[in-house]
Amino acid sequence: MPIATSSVRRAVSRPKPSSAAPVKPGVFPDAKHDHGACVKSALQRAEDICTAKDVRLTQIRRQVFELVWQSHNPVGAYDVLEGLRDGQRKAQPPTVYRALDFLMEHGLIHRIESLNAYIGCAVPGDEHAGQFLICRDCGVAAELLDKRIDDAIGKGAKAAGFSIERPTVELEGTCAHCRRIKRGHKHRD
Amino acid sequence: MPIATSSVRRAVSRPKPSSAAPVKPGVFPDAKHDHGACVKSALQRAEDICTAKDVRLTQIRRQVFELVWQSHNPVGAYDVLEGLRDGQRKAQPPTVYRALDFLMEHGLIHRIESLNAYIGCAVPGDEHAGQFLICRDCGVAAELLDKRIDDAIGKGAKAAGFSIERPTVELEGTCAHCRRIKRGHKHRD
DNA sequence: GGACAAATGTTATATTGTAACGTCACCTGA
DNA sequence: TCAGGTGACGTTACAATATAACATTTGTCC
Ligand SMILES: [Zn+2]
Ligand SMILES: [Zn+2]
Ligand SMILES: [Zn+2]
Ligand SMILES: [Zn+2]
Repeated sequence: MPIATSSVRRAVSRPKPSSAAPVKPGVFPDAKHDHGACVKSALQRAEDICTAKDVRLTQIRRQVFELVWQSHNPVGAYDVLEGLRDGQRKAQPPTVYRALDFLMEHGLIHRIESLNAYIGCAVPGDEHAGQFLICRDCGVAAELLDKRIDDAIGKGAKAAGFSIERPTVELEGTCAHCRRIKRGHKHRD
Repeated sequence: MPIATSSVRRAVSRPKPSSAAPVKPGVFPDAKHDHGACVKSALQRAEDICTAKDVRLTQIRRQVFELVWQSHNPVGAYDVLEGLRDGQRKAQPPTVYRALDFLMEHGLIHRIESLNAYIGCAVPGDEHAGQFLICRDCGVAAELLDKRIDDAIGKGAKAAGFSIERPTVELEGTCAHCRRIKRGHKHRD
């Protein structure tokens, strides 16, 4: 069999060196974006960050990281556990929770409190607590870094004499894509 | 035998202003405020609202409501369950969760996602999702209704084409009172 | 290699939340 | 008056999420 895959142009070659930023904050990922590129880029950044901080992205931690990044939907700890078990290991809950704790501690993933679930950080390496837009139809979550929101929250807290240390902003609703679909069903496009 | 035992239903009257408002949104309750007044006023408003909406604030629901209002700290469902059991009953989890669901559905309490806990609403009777300031030292939570925050969040979501249906804003940190105490310990007042 | 700490394994259990079905009281309409 | 429906609650069992405690392995430094 010829190696040539006829109509595929350059598709077999590497999808551009990691510099491409496939996931941007504040943007809902397109339904058919190159998610492999998301994962690859996220992994590269995670490795860089761990190297810079001189902490170890071990095999398990990397696997958990990849499982969290398996989609743009927040994923539960026990789903991650399932994923780990699909491999050779027979992991237990503490294994997963320890890896998740490590990844959160170093800003590589976030926890979505309203879902008891975890999602890859779109902007790792910088101390922040994003705001999350979570679509109740497709389940996708997009991370915002909106200065206006941070400012407004900061002012509100200050007025009450309150000092914020860990903000949680999770906005459940519907993304533009899912609303288009629903409208389509109602009046035929 | 009387057929109608003074039905609670069908009593459509307007929610009375019920005056005294011991808990205000945006304010951390003082350490030694008259909390009995908080509870009394909250209960009165709850009753007015249920009457106006023609739904029943049954014995159990009222008890759960009072247990949630036992302090200004969010309280877990199983703590409420304990409280119910201290009485005569031997309640089970579904009893508590049903009551909590009812109270949330009618805007009388809120759920704090980041704590898996529940707290009385400071401004019931009007559709809203407050913002919560939660002190990690004393555990007290204060509800804000900050229009600037709502606006900023609305704009951020709109820019992403996202339609918010259920916002969650929970700000963990330290209240002014607890910070004063801590400063006092450091440099002797 | 020996000492030490970090990472992981392992077992058991805690905490939070639901499904499913039964009972009972009350209302409604024939 | 009573059949049938509905809403609230009781009861049992279980699902889903998370952690405590201790044993063992792995990596690192000297
Ligand atoms: Zn992607
Ligand atoms: Zn982030
Ligand atoms: Zn009070
Ligand atoms: Zn409220």
